[in-house]
Amino acid sequence: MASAKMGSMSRSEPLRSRNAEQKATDVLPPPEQHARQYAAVRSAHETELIEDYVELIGDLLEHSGEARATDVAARMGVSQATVARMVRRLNELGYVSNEPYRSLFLTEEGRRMAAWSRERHAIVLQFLRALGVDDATARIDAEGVEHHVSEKTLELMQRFANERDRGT
Amino acid sequence: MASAKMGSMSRSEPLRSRNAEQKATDVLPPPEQHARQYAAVRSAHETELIEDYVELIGDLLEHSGEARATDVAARMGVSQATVARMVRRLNELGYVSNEPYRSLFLTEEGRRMAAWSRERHAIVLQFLRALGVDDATARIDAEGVEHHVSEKTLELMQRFANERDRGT
DNA sequence: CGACAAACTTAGCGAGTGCTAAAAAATTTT
DNA sequence: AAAATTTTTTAGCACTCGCTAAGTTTGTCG
Ligand SMILES: [Mn+2]
Ligand SMILES: [Mn+2]
Ligand SMILES: [Mn+2]
Ligand SMILES: [Mn+2]
Repeated sequence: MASAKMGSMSRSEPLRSRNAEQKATDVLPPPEQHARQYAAVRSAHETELIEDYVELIGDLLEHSGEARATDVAARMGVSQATVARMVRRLNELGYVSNEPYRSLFLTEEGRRMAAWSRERHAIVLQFLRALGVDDATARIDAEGVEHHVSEKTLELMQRFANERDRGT
Repeated sequence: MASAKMGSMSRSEPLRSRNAEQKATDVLPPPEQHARQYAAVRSAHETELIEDYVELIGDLLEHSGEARATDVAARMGVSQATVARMVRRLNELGYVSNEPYRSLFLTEEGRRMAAWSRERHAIVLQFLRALGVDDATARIDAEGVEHHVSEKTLELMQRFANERDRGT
């Protein structure tokens, strides 16, 4: 194979066939495409924290039957004040339903987001472990990586993890 | 192989050997460890933008010989005012050296960061392509993922990409 | 019941990152 | 060299997400 779509090279191939380093940054993408890359990252960062809060609240509800702000704060590693403000925002966004001074619940929409985040998180984690990463490191990396992985990539990660688990 | 370092399991293995779903979230990590995961993500986010700016400036210097604020703005997809403020900050942090109204240069420290970021970025990108992700998607995912990948994971990604490139 | 502790809320500060609008400097064109 | 254009900087606004400090509410326990 050695070269998917030729056309730009009429005859004198540089001989060092292609990969062998390839630099990946031998040439910069056109400015607009480049900008779209960064825009995607900025966009992911807008929802990242929200997803983690919703996912965590869902996990707490599921595992301990109740999601209290203190526990969220402890697990997020932030102050209760920070959690309080975030909870208000999640409520306004329609993910959390709660009464003052009472513990937290997810709306239908919140439950949907929690389920999806949890699934995505699990796939990334299993993938990293299948790759050979130790558990503690995999958990840390997964927490950050999960928000930046497209569905296409996720699909491939899942396939890889599954194949690695049985024989192939 | 099936189990690298045993020792924690003296005899009564849970029989449903292990993987087979495993849920990954069957049980939550202890609060302090959980908090450390999120802390790592927050920490990564602090340097993320800085790394991308420095990497981009380095790339521009290398590819077009000059790094102008306009080009940085165009490629980042951000206003020139945003770039100007960020450049001042990068200067204060010791990554960029520049004169008013002149184009941008990297300090020794900045060059180190650019080189390392570029390398890490390239490995993640090559890895995603090796996994089977199409180029455009791989570029987008890599831009976000690169900042959340530990050295251990990076090492494994590189190995995977290399193996996939030749035979195995 | 009353007191004390724990949990939650609110107010206000600081840093970071986006924006627009307007001014200043540099560059290019005429 | 003057004018026009482009580039850079500055000022000021908005929003997010940390924090501490101070107040409210709730829950527990003697
Ligand atoms: Mn998560
Ligand atoms: Mn991120
Ligand atoms: Mn990068
Ligand atoms: Mn990046």
